[in-house]
Amino acid sequence: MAANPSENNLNVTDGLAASGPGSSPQFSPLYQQIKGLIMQGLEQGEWKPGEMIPSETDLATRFKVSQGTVRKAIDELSSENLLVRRQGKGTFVATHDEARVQFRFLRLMPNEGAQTAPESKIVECNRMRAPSDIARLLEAKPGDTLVLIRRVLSFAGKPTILEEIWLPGTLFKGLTTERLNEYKGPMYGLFEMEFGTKMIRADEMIRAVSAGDEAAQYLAVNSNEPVLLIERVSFTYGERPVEVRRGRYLTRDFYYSNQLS
Amino acid sequence: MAANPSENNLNVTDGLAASGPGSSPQFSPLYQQIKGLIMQGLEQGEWKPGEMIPSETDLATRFKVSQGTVRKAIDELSSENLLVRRQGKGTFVATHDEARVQFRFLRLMPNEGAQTAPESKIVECNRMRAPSDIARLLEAKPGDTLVLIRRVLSFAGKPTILEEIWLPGTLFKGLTTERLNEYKGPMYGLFEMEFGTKMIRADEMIRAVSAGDEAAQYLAVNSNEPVLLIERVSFTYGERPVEVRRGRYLTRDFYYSNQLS
DNA sequence: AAGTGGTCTAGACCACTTT
DNA sequence: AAGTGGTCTAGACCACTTC
Repeated sequence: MAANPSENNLNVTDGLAASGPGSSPQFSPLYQQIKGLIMQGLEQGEWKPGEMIPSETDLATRFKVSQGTVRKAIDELSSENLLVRRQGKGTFVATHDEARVQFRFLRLMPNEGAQTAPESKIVECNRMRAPSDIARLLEAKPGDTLVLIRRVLSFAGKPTILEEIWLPGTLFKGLTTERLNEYKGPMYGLFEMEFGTKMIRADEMIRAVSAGDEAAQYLAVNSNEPVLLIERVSFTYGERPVEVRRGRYLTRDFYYSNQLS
Repeated sequence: MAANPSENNLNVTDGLAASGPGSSPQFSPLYQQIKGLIMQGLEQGEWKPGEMIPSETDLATRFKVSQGTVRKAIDELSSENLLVRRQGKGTFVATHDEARVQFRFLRLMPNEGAQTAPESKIVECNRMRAPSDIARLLEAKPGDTLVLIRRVLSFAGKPTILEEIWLPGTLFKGLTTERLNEYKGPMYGLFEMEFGTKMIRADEMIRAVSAGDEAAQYLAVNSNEPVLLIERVSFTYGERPVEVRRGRYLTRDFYYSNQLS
């Protein structure tokens, strides 16, 4: 009844709570606002990757809306892969340390058989000034400090991908070759565990090009071998870009798998 | 009250209607069954692409469930792009003759500027016996009759894609070069309008290869030019494959765009 | 037994479109 | 004004997990 008990940092404003369904033109639907508040909690680290968020009924009383409204908010976040529901257990913050997720962000499949986890060999990990093209993609200033990682991914011992990864230097202080080599599992898992940066979406531009001299060396092919050139920009909450990747993929024994629907 | 008035062909069975929520272990949730019944109506052509399906309240009374249950069924079909909701108007069967849809199935973007509609030039349209690899993908017998279409797609006058398309001969009787040339818009629009075959999903395998002599000629490049090789299998209702496409894409001025989430 | 998400209902009201 | 989908509520019961 009283305004804003403020026993938590996710209180609904009076204007929001008091407004009935669709009362004022400038207000979005209640469940969208609830969704925004939950997303804010995720972004601010109130609930960390892998942790359980409060139950639907808890959130409903906290936000002073019905359980059905919270449910619809969680439904959308869940369909956007930010949350994962588990019947009987609770709702959890999505994490990159699950086989299901890795499959979504590494879509190279062998011509025959099932996908296996690649080995990653770090070739380089250095700090440098941002080249202007990368800076633009990361919405950074040219000259800002970036981390540049270069690595080779091998499947069953066969080097298949050479990729360069640029990260904002401010977010990834203390990232070294050793840290990268110690961590087993996908790099995005390391990013969210150790650096609190959660990748939630990415755009890719895919082209066919010749390998070129350098990739040819690392991948042990001729420099005119056709390879997939995949440029990826990854985003965290709020559509903020946090990573640029440029990879060259051999596709004699593998293919990039995509589903259209 | 009485059983099965059968004034329509989408009646709920007694077993289904009589069973309360989650009554029997072998029964799936009510809304899933409703979804199945609606899908059946779509598949059997009760409502054709572009047409409006009955309102939620109509369907609710027809199936003897609450409006909310119908709503949840339609929600899922809508998120699978089989139906399109339009507030105030109704719910419509999705069609391939919409810009939004075409974008989903032709993901080539220019390096600069916005996507434009390509011109399609049919190079060949013939009936032939199914090669064994294509037959396998189409779940047909090797030796069955297929339609083979070969065409070049050009953007702003520049030939960019050479593709081969195989279709089951039985479904596409009377498909000729003239018909293909007459029809403006995406080929999938023609398929659903004239041949009653609605494509709803596709799997793609993407590789980088050399153009080869033939593609080099049609696309006016050297035969060792790297191109994207995109092999696509398209499916209609019930996961039945209805098309195999194999395209070679030039990617000097374009890229294949993909979103990971 | 208690707590969680999952399903289903019935009714109210809103926003948009067409008549 | 009438019809459509969109939102919100309150309550019931089910299925799954844990204690």
